[in-house]
Amino acid sequence: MKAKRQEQQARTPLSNAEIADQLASLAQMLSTQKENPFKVKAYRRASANIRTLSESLDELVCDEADLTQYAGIGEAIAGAIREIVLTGTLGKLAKLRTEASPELVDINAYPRLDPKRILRIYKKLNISSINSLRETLEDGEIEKIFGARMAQHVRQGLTESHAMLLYRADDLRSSLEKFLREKCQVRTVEVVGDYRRRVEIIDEISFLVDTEDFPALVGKLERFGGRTLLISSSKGEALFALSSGIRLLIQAASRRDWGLSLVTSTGSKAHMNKLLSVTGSLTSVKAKGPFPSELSFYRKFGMSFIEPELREGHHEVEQALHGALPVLVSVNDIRGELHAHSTSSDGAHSIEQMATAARERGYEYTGITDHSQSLKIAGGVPVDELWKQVGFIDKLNERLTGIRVLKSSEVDILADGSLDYPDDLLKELDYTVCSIHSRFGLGKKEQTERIMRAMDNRYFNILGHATGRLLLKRPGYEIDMERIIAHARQNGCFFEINSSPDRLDLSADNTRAAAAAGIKIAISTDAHSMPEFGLTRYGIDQARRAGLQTSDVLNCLPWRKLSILFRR
DNA sequence: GCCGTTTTCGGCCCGACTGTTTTCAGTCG
Repeated sequence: MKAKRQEQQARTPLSNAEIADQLASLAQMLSTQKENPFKVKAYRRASANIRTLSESLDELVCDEADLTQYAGIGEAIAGAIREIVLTGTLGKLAKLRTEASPELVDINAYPRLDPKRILRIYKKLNISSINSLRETLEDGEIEKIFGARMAQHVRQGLTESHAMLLYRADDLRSSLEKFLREKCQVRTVEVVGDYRRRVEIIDEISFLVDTEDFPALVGKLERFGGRTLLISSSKGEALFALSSGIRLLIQAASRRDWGLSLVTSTGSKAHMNKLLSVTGSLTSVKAKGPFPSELSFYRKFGMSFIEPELREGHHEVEQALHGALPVLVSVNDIRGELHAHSTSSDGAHSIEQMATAARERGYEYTGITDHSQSLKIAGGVPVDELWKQVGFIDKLNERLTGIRVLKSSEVDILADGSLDYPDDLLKELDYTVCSIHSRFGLGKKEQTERIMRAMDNRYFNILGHATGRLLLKRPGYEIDMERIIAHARQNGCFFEINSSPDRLDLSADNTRAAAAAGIKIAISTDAHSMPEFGLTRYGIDQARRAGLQTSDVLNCLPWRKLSILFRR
């Protein structure tokens, strides 16, 4: 072991990212063969898992540690990792590369690209290199010919830094904070930037630290996850490229001006411009210090405290000056759930189990919104079954105490704008969530009018995940949000913020627009199991970014009042 | 290739619909 240690010290240790890249490249190469797709998936999963480790795989290998302790790594992949660390290459990958076409080898430098799709583009556009691919992407040619989804795939595949969903950054934040506290001995650390504002996609995670020895801290961070690339550093600020693909910004701050530093490192650019136009330049602000807390800063300039989620440069600075900031909705204000699935369609738990879980969260009610008949893949509930479910829930409510189960459905909006159940059945439900799950490819005008027609049905209450987007995966279908908001307002329809962290749909901006039109919003989890009620936190984040107060939120109302709003 | 209250093999969700890149693979939850 000692020999290996010495050997390791003689060379530059591999970063977890470099190891993960090799595994991802192998997965990509295997995917072009007639290889078991689950094997491909296993390599991809292992690669992704490795990127989030704070320990150094290189060190672990040299210490002969058991790598199979980590999720997604078994004997075979542990062997591959050992080979990469000890020899610098992966034989299997090298062999596949020598056998592959030059185009494929070229593509293999970008393991996140799907070779099949890229080769299709090559053929159609008569190109054969990544450079040409990049050019056609930038020309907008790929989007024009293959659509927005393909363009997004190529763009993500060619980009070095992978953005990260907020909920995944939550885990990373904890492990980085732990590392900073325990390994770097910082006195204080606080997360700031986009993460603190709860932006749904994170490119850069940043922390404010109070430390005696900043250069030493930088040195230690360079060994986070084996080796972490230092992009730039200056006195009191360092920028790294993390293995997980996003950047890490560390800024040092003094106790004396900790509050001011929190303010400057949290606000968006637009927010800071507006703020400094009120306070004067940063230099002149500093002269008026000290500002040990954010509150001391806001007080000094006659402002009330601006919640981080609001610091986007809308109207929050003016509102803070006039004491007119909204009192933002919070998780504890939620009185019930309006979008949840059960085993009747594609959920993991029974109606009764979901009801119990809702009660344990302190809710007064939960809707059960299983999928409607057309959505076969998700076990859509046939008409006669939903009739039975209506009767079942009535009986269940007689039996249950402390929670009311609402009879509902996530009703598909069919291609022609009709709803997926007959009116005489919809009439029996307490309310409906109506969503699009098919024909995403319709044009903007058709899609908009499809939703508007659906809203003309008097049993339409809440529009589920309005745009159908999946963050970092799929752009939503195209709709004219302005027309839909106007139509919803006219017809007494509502929107939801779907809290599922890869949807967060409505976006904060659309939520803001809908609320400005006086439309109340449901903050819903779309839970498919009991623990998923906990996702409401992410919906609340977006609601707060949109400036929502409890009075803007449907499920902050008791059922008695809510039921009146649902009657049309 | 990984994993295990379905545990050492066999599953890893799945089934109908869509469409021109693709007549089968991609897509929807």
